[in-house]
Amino acid sequence: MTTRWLTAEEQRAWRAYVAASLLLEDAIDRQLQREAGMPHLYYTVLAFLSEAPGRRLRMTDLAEALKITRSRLTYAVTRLEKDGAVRREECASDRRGTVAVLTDEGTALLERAAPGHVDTVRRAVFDHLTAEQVEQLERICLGVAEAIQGDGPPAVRPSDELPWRRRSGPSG
Amino acid sequence: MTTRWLTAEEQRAWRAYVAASLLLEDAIDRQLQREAGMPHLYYTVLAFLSEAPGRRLRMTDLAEALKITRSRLTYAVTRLEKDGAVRREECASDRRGTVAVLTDEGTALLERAAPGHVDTVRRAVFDHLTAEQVEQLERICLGVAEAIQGDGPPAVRPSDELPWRRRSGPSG
DNA sequence: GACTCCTGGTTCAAGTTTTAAGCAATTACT
DNA sequence: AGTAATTGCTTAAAACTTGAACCAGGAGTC
Repeated sequence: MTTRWLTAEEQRAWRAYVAASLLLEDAIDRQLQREAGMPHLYYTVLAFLSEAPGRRLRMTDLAEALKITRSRLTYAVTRLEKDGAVRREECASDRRGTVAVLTDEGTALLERAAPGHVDTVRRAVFDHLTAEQVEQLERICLGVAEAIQGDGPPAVRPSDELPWRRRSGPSG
Repeated sequence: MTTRWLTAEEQRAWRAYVAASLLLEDAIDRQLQREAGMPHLYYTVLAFLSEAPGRRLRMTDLAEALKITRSRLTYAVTRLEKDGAVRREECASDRRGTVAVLTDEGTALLERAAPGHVDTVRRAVFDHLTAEQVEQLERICLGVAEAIQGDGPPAVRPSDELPWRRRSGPSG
C-alpha cells in the first residue's frame, strides 16, 4: 500500500511536537540535575514510589507504570540506591522478585526537589495553557499512549521487552 | 513565594504527557533502528538537511533548528559521516565553520526509511486525532517552545549552551 | 518428579548524551 | 596593530540507555 504522508497541517504539528518535547525534556533535566542531582526519569521513579502503598513497588510494576524497560529501571534503581534514596528488598511472595522501597532520605530529597520541578513545569507548560487546552493535552496524550500500548489490535508495537501485560497476583 | 502546585487536572495531563512522550520516542526509535539503523534524532538530522538549500547546513544552524546542543550534533554527524550519509565540508565564509552536507547515499537512505517512519507516526499520533486536535497540539507545542526558548523575559532557561541566538550572516 | 516454557530481574557490551574544557578563528575595543 | 572577549566546533570523561544474553524461580504438562 502506498504511503499516506502527513498533511501540511500534521507536519507542522509534528515538528512543533518534536521540538517542544526536546526542549522540555532538556529544561527539566537541567533543572533537576542542578537542584536534585538527578535526571527527570530518576526523579519520577522517586515520585511514583512515594505514592505507592508502603512507598514500595515491585520492579516490574514500577517499570510498567513508568513506561520504561526493566533494564533501564535496574540501572536507575541501582544509582538511586547508591544515593541512599531507594532501598531494594526481597519480595516475600515470589523469590525471584525485588521490591524497590523509597527511603526516608529519598522522601526528603523528593520533597526538597518538588517545588523547583513543579515551578519549571508550570512555567514551561501550564502557565500559558487554557483549561480546555489542558484537557485536550491529556486527551491527546492518552490517545497516543493507547495507540502504542493499547490492547486489542496493536497500532504500533514498540517492543516485546516492554512489559505491559498485567501480572496476576498483587505486588507486595 | 509559596509553591503553586499543579491542580488535579494539570497533574493528570502532565502524567499523560510524560507517559506518552516516553512511549512515543521509544516506539519511533525502535522502528527507525530496525528499518534504518539509526535513532530518531539521527533521522531528523538527515530530514532537516534534505530540506535545506543545497542539502547543506552549518553545524550551529542545524543544532539550533533541531533544538539540541552543538556537542550532541557533533557526535551525531560523526556517526552519520561514518555511515556515509553525511559529509563535512569547510565553511567558505568562516574558517572556523563546518558545513554538514547530505550525501546521495544519505538521501537514498532517508527516502527508504521515510514511509515506515511516517506510518509509525501516523498510527501512533494522527490517526486518532481530529483536525482541531492537530491544531491544538501545534499551538500547545509552539507555546511550550516559546516559553522555554522565547526571547523577552525567559520563563525557563535550560542552558546557555543551547545556541538560540540568531547569528548575523548567512549560513552557506 | 522430570521436562519444558515462561517470568522477574540483572548484567554485559556497545552506543548515545552530558558537562566541562579545549583550541582556533573572529570580533570588539582601544 | 594589539589584546580581550566571543564564537564555532570538537573532545574527554562520566553518566545514561539499549538490546541481547543470562540465571534462578515459578508454572504447566505429562
